[in-house]
Amino acid sequence: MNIGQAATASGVTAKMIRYYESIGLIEPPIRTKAGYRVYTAEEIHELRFIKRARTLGFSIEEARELLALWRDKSRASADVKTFAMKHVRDLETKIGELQAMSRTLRHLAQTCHGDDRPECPILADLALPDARQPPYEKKHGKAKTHADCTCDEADTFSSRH
Amino acid sequence: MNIGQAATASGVTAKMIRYYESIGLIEPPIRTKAGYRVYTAEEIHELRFIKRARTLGFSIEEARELLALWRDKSRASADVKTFAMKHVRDLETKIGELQAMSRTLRHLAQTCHGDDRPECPILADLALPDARQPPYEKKHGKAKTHADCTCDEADTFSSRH
DNA sequence: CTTGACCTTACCATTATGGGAAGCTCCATA
DNA sequence: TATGGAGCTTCCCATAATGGTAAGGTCAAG
Repeated sequence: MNIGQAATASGVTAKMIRYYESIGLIEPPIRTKAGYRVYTAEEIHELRFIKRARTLGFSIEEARELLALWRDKSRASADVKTFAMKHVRDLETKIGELQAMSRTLRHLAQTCHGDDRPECPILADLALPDARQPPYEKKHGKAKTHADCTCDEADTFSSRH
Repeated sequence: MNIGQAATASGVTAKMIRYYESIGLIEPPIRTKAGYRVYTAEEIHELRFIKRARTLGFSIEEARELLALWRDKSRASADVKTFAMKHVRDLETKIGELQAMSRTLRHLAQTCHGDDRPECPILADLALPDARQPPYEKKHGKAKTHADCTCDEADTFSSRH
């Protein structure tokens, strides 16, 4: 199988197959005298494995570890499970973050008239002097006092539902 | 305010402030004779606006558009709302994708014994010959017949957990 | 004056992927 | 057989947003 066929058979583009080879995620396949890469069924299988891992949100490095576990016929399923659950937690953390963003924006949008007047709580929130934003730690109090922002009011619309 | 102070005051790193300037997201501030950037309260405010937009998941380009709307005192709040809701939809699409991944993995992990035996439905699934994966369309059926994958067994561990 | 914190620019790295150019190969068909 | 086009090769560039580092200038305090 040429790289093009391998690509359609695995769902990984030819570009990516070459890339995976270049970073050592897969072994360099044999070549024809002309230099064409030739893939075995085994290798296609491996590519499909990688594709599936990527589809499930594993990074390439994580896919590398999964491949290693897959190849190691004596791995303990516990190791795989632990690895998978770690990833699930990562995914859920990310989901939580996105949901927080979505929720906040939805709230703001809800209070926005959405007509042709310029007043807009969404922009107003974005322009808020601060509050609810990650606490920016001041390092060693060097900051000239003239620096304090004269902003005051703050969380006019603050997102805590 | 020097860039360092601007950074702590806005929550945007000095590195990023310079970057935003380089891509024209913010205007170049005035400089001291020594070449140090000096920021006004106005500019800090703008940086905070950007920071907040980024925190809500807007891309830099989106932040640019939001800034434009913010500066345009005659914008219609409807425009802002539309923009925000579009972003909410994007966020929710992403959330849905992540949830699908998480769900799938959770299921697999559930059926995995997680002991020291090697049998693992998670790896078995990753190694599945295909199914439920995005249908890879074959382009113009050029594929040499010798190309058909002789893969058969494939799922040595398939889900018969 | 020295020292240390801070500033400047410039360059490199990251993650995963796509795009394109220049040039060779393979094969079917005219 | 010659040709054309699809497909292969390598190499380089770009993306998004950020971090890191190096080499060197500056500012303020001791």
